[in-house]
Amino acid sequence: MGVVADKGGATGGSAPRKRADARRNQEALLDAAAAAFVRSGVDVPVRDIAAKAGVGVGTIYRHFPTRADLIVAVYRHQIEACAEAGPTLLANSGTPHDALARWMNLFVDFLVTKHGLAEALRSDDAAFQTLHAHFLDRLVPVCAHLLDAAASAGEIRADMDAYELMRGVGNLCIGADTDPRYDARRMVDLVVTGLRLH
Amino acid sequence: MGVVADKGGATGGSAPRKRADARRNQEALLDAAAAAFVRSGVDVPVRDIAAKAGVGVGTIYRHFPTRADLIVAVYRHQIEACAEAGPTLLANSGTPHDALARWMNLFVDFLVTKHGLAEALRSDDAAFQTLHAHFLDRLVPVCAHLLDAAASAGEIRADMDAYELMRGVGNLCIGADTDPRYDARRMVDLVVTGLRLH
DNA sequence: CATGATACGGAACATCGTTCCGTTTGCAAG
DNA sequence: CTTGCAAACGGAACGATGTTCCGTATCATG
Repeated sequence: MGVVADKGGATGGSAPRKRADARRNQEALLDAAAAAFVRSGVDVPVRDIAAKAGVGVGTIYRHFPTRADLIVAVYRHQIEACAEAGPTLLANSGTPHDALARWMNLFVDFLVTKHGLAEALRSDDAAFQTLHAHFLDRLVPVCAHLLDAAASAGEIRADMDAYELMRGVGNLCIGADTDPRYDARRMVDLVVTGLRLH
Repeated sequence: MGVVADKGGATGGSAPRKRADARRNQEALLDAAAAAFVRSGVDVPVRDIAAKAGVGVGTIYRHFPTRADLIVAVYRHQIEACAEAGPTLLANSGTPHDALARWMNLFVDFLVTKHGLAEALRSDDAAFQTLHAHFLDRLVPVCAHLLDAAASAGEIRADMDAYELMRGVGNLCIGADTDPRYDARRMVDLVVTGLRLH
């Protein structure tokens, strides 16, 4: 017999289940934010999101204390997908270096299709520490794994730090969606090529 | 006999010489801005600069209609020095590729020692178009020259666009002064290495 | 249904860029 | 030196945006 309406949930009782209207508003906010991000980038004014979701600005801050929390919530699924693609590519590619190059392409595509996300990622604004941290926690280990595999295969130098590489690639993606003369993919390819041993 | 107080100057008479207080204030503003940029980065509030220079905010906007104009004025000398270093390095280095690598180091050092300058450079804010344009006008040709020399020597691939390279390197410098785990020079080296023919 | 906790909304505050205009000041002609 | 005026000044005022706060409305429970 399943517990039909357990107040605490199954994971330890520390979350006393929110009120129905609270969940509804959170849902509406995520939808509105996702739409607004596509339309106007992740820097879209808080008021716009609130209006689109039909709530007050206070409600946004209650559910998502910082803008970063909102961004993380909106893109969590896609970040997850990118992380999971790492091992898959490693198994299905000809060489580890090839897998690394493909995975970088995925990562770059994710970043450049979200206006301003790369900027926000590297902002030194304290409010974005959460966003930065989440990206790193989830993706740096995947990148490190790919680097290790390629290094073990003798394809690339062994002294490349995964964090530094991710950070650099993230930087290369900044503004890539607004300048037709600039292609972040080419620059990232250059970096990945530069890793090779000669 | 020299013209002691020529109103128009020697360059065609189009500049009717400013008033003394105007020149004094412009000087004070440049000094105050330079100091403020070092202390708080190029995003320092306009009011702070005005206060430090002992003038009103209106005076800043009269002398420098956009923030970019002020930044350009403050850093003009250093930009010029960087541009002139290109041919010098080419003449004094072992190989053109070596000259390119050294020049990139100069450029990176210039950018990372100015907090936030790299960000400002690539901002899509219309007010920074001037800054962007000045950098490009002055430095892209130098970079192109170095690339040509290295390509002609058969050291690097010939299809690298100077603008795209500068843009990418500029991006790599963003935030390099605030993160001890990230070294823009290493990433730029990787890019320059990636240019080599194998 | 009564009641207390929870969540809501938006006014209010703070910060910053930018504009505008009444006032001051340098400069040169008389 | 005096005077007139164009140039320059300063800072109040405005608009946009992030953030906080609290009186009010709503939900869930006994």
